[in-house]
Amino acid sequence: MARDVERKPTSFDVAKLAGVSRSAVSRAFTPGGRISPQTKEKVTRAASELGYRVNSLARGLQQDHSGIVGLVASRLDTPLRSSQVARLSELLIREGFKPMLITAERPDHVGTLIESLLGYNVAGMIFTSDTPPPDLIKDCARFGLPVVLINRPGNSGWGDRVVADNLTGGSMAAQLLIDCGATRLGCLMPRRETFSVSGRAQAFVDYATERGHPVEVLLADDQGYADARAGIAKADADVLHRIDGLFCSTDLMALGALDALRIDRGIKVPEQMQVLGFDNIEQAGWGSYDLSTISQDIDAQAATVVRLLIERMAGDASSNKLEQEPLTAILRGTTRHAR
Amino acid sequence: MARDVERKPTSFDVAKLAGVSRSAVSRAFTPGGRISPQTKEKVTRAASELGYRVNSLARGLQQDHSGIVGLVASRLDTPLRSSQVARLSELLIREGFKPMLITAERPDHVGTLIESLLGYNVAGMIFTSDTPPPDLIKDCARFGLPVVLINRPGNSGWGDRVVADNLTGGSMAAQLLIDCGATRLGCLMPRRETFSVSGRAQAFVDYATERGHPVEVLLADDQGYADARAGIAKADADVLHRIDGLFCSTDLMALGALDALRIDRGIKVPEQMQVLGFDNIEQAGWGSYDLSTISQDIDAQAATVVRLLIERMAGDASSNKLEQEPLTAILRGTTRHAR
DNA sequence: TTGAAAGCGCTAACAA
DNA sequence: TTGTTAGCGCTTTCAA
Repeated sequence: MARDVERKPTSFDVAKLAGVSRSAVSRAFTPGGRISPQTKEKVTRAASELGYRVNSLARGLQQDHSGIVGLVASRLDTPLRSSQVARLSELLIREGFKPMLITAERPDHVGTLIESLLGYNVAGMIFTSDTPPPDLIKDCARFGLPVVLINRPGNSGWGDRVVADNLTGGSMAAQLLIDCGATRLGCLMPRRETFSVSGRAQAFVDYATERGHPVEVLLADDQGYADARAGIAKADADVLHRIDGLFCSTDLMALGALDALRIDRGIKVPEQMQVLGFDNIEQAGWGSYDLSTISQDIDAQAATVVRLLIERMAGDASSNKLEQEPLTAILRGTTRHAR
Repeated sequence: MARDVERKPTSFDVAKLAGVSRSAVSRAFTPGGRISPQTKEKVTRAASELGYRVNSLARGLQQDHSGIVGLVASRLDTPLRSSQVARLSELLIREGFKPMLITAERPDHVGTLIESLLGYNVAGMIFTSDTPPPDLIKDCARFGLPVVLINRPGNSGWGDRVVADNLTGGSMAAQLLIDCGATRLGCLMPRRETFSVSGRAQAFVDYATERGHPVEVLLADDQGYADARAGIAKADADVLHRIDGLFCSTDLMALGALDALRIDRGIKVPEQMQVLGFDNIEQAGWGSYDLSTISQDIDAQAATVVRLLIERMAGDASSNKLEQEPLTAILRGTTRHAR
């Protein structure tokens, strides 16, 4: 096969073919550009004949943004994260932006990576998981670059935040288990603290304790299915048998806990122990789990994020915003609620 | 909060502060640039003092590519797809590229979307799910733009392909079920044909039929968990009871089928029916499913994709390549293999 | 509404 | 090794 490479046609080529100036070409491709229908028609025809496309790099160099939005996410292969990124990406694209994806597994490199986004004149940045390094945030602030943080703490000093209402969520979870007749509560959480996960777990513990239900805290090494399963599989038997209502700080952990309880420990759910998760990932609804959970509305979350971004790009200069997304309880088969 | 916006420092600013020329600045930021350690030091110091970063837009305008790689994927919130994208993104970034993510749910828009990538002088494109529109492929070919297709048919005329060895995979699946003692086979596949899914299902049917095991084909409305579950839940009882070994063309479908069999139809797996999936998504290994499956090595796949891309960018002008990725059988609890 | 000209920030070819 | 110069392809004043 021949791999002859043609030069990409430029606005100059189009202008020549259409018999107009390069400015005319530019205007033809600028929404709302002041150009007569006839010239626009000529340009469009010439352009499609040559296979011309506006060079977004050159355009972005000229204007102040390139239409690219940085999307920073770790653990993309996790159910919750992947649906967040999927929704965000769809919405961004629908609004005419192009998401540039930075998946950052090793925190050491992250800084440099994210920094490189600035070189693309991004229109804004979205952080779903990692907290941006302080230096970077400082730079974003310097250049007035819109930043939206999802489920992150608000100590960066710059950037709007969209967070699940973890305080309410944790309390909801506790009240729910109590309403379902659980009296001796447990809470499974990862050893390493994380804004949202620790927040809701703490709220759960506080709320339950206040209501006279002390909480046994169970720790897992990390937030994955396997971590949670191992955590429960190795948990002290006495502690486990003391609990009749277990809140897991994410669905993924709840699923691991469920399998550990049923398979590894022979504990019947919900008969001997009720289990409640958080997030409402797709797998929570699968038949073998049928997990009761507190649902985050990912669609709504994504919509809020993109709206904030657009408002900022439109020049909204008010101080950092905080949007709390509402939560809903989804009662399924791992709790003994009155149906 | 003050939202004063500074101008971004340019190489000019850095040059002035460092007392050198703009080319020196450029060279200082070009790997392998011919520059003395002293000047580089001066430049670096000045740059970090000003918070300078190379403008990739301008750089990309000058050189022939922007370092951006287009990554086209649909159904990103699906386990297999999300891990593919996660690995690809990681590898691309490690190689110094920036993935631009196009998630295309509605095929009508896709063309325009993907086209817009060309405007960013992308260094290459990766298609994980959708087949690129023919016009677009033609343009990629015209400009010599590297394209890699994952699990796509090879009828586009341009682009290297990385595919699971579906033919072998389907045969492996059939042989495996037969080896495990299944005699009356079934195959669950989506109604709508897809390159990989239909390919392996067809291979399964062909192989089994040749060996004297006719196959009952069961159809689901689509490839999701729910589609598969509904498909089995509504399947004809006679047909279902005639089958003792069921191959599902993806793990996601297999999990839906498993839940339907056990929960909706009261059929014991693997006692009454053995079940085998394909892909080895994370959930297949979860305790409640413990699904036997044929594994695609996603890491290896991603590595191959990126390698091909890099070879092409380095000027490899050989004709379209086809890389078959090997498959491994993972025997878990849904088959009655000799342990 | 149109075209000419300047310039976005950078790199690369050339000359010193 | 360094600086000078000429673009990369586009948008955007500014005049006409």
